[in-house]
Amino acid sequence: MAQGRVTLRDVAHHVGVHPSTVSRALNPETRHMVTEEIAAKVSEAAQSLGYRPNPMAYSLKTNRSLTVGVIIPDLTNPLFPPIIRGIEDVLGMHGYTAVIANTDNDFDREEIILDRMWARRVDGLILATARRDDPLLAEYRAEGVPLVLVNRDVDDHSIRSVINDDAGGIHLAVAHLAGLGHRRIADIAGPQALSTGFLRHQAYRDAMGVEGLEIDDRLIMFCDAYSIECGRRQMSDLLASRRDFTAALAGNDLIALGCYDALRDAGLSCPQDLSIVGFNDMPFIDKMAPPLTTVRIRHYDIGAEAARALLSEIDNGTESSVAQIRLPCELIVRGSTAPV
Amino acid sequence: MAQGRVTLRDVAHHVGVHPSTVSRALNPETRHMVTEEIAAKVSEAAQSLGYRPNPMAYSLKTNRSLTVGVIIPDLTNPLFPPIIRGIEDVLGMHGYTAVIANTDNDFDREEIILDRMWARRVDGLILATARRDDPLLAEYRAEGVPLVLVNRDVDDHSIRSVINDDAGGIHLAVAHLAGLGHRRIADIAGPQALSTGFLRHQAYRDAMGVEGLEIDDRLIMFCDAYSIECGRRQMSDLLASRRDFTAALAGNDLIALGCYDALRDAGLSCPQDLSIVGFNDMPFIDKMAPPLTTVRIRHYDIGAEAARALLSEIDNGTESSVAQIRLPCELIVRGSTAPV
DNA sequence: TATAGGGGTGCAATCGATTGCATACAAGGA
DNA sequence: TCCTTGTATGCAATCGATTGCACCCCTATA
Repeated sequence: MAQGRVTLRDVAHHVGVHPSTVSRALNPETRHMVTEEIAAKVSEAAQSLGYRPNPMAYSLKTNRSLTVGVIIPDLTNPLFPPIIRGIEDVLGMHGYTAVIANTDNDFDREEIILDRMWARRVDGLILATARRDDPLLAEYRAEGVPLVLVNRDVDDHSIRSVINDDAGGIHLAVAHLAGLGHRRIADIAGPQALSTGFLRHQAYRDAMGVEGLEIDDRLIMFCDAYSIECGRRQMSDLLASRRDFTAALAGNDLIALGCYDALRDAGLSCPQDLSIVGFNDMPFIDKMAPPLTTVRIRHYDIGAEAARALLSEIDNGTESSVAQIRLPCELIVRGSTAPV
Repeated sequence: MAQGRVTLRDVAHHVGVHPSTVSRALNPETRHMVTEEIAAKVSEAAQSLGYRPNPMAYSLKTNRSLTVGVIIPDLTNPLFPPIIRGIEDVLGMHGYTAVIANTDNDFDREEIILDRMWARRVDGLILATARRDDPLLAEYRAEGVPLVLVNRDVDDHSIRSVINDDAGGIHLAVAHLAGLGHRRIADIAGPQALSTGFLRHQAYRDAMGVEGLEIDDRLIMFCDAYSIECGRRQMSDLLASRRDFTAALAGNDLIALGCYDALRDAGLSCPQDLSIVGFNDMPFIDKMAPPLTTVRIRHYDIGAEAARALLSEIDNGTESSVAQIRLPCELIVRGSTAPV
């Protein structure tokens, strides 16, 4: 491990050349400037002395921290760890490190965190917290900060993003329910200020039309957070209204779990009394009672793609083609849906 | 946000003093060296210009990166996110940042990661991956690297650690089962190379004695990883052996989930045919079928305590009293245990 | 009034790397 | 043989902060 703080100068002394020569020999980009023989000697000495470049010195000089900020709502939401692993793996392969921060869905906190990240001189940011209209991000974007959104998008697509095919996923879900004979399908939608909540809800309306099913606005409930509590409350309210419906689409898996709770509270059971479909296929959701039918997203891949997109923005500048990468979803049928 | 790269010199120019004076005025430790009047002017100028100290320059000069490495087996294991939040919150309050890495329980990978972390000049390390006997850590320890273990410990207690009262938790669990009338209790133990696996298993033996129950070695199975698959395999083997038992202690919640699977495979059900107790009370485990009776640990607190311990080691040097902090556990009774 | 003491600032070196420019040396052409 | 061309290396400035030391000036004391 050699904690010994060996510097370029030490290596240079050891080989008998100037530090700058060592620097050049060790950098693949400039290695050709140096005699093959010396380069070899330098490499060997660096190796044997256990030389490790000082990242601070490097960063100070080059103005690149090789660090990326990753901002998410909450790490304890099982949706995010796989995304983060995707991000970290790709970043790591390119010598970058991720620094993670949680906003707990608090805008003020988010502003502070963004500020702190930028003060830390991160080379770019990956955000999973974007709202559909996010002036704060627009500001950063305007400053030319490399920025990539993951899982969510902004309405004007002004920022590069890697998202799921939310609409496609919802169409699969509605088609599945329709195929089981459900005609009155409720939507316990997610927050409409977030692209995921909005797009999925719109897709619900579309898909109902496609399947030739009637949309009853009284079967549409909006959660103001992606949480079990919100799902439970909205579903409870809906049940209390005694509307007639046999299936429900939940804004995501947590909301679906809230629906489970509400059903249990009401003495009903899933899928006998109500079929429920979630979204995300978060880890362990297949172990719940009943195992949730849900739309699987590629957690790891959207993270990995986001990291790749960010790296390309860091390398090629923020001017490069603003693009949205959309990954396909897949319907995973489990025990929470049944024929009507 | 002011991305403008304002430096100390800029502030100095603006106020009309020397950069070193600005440095002193802005540092609370040295602020008294400066006239109150100038200090005020400097603060104001720094504020209005949007000055943000360059952390690389600071680190390069002071040799402190204000960065801490956190090494865990796998972020997607729900046990860790709450621990990490505890770590990050405490570190953040003290101006430190956590850098997280996953080993996937691969020793070689762990060695590489440790090496890379150290090359990154982290000021200290928090590890959740320690084995009972870990020569690698001993090396780091010997080099004087500030090091704190979280959740796990090493046998010789040579490294500061923050762990749960594993033994206490197991005693609660066994007493609970005994209270329900169970006399033949199996132990699907975790890896014995880890302190958690070892201590819990030893505690199982102790507790059985305390409760006056006979220990049947044929009811003891060892998993070589804390995973659903291992739990499933060991429980399947145990069931296949047709031994007589009415309850099982699982090494942790994941192993317990594996036991669920094995039971289902065998056409048996929990808790009717077998009571199961887990360990950790990981997030969402209360939503499983059946909700798992388990030992709750203070995820967030052990993380927070570990961070505090590390900070104190960083500040006061690694020589300070080597201590083990042990946090109490609590038994959470749910639906996976029933009277015999 | 001279001098010691001390508080407030400025100066300059330093942390460890990168990099434009200068230089030295070798080879090749006239 | 001399000059050009080019290549390999050294020199020194630089990134932005911190900090020991020197200095100056003001006040208190003899």
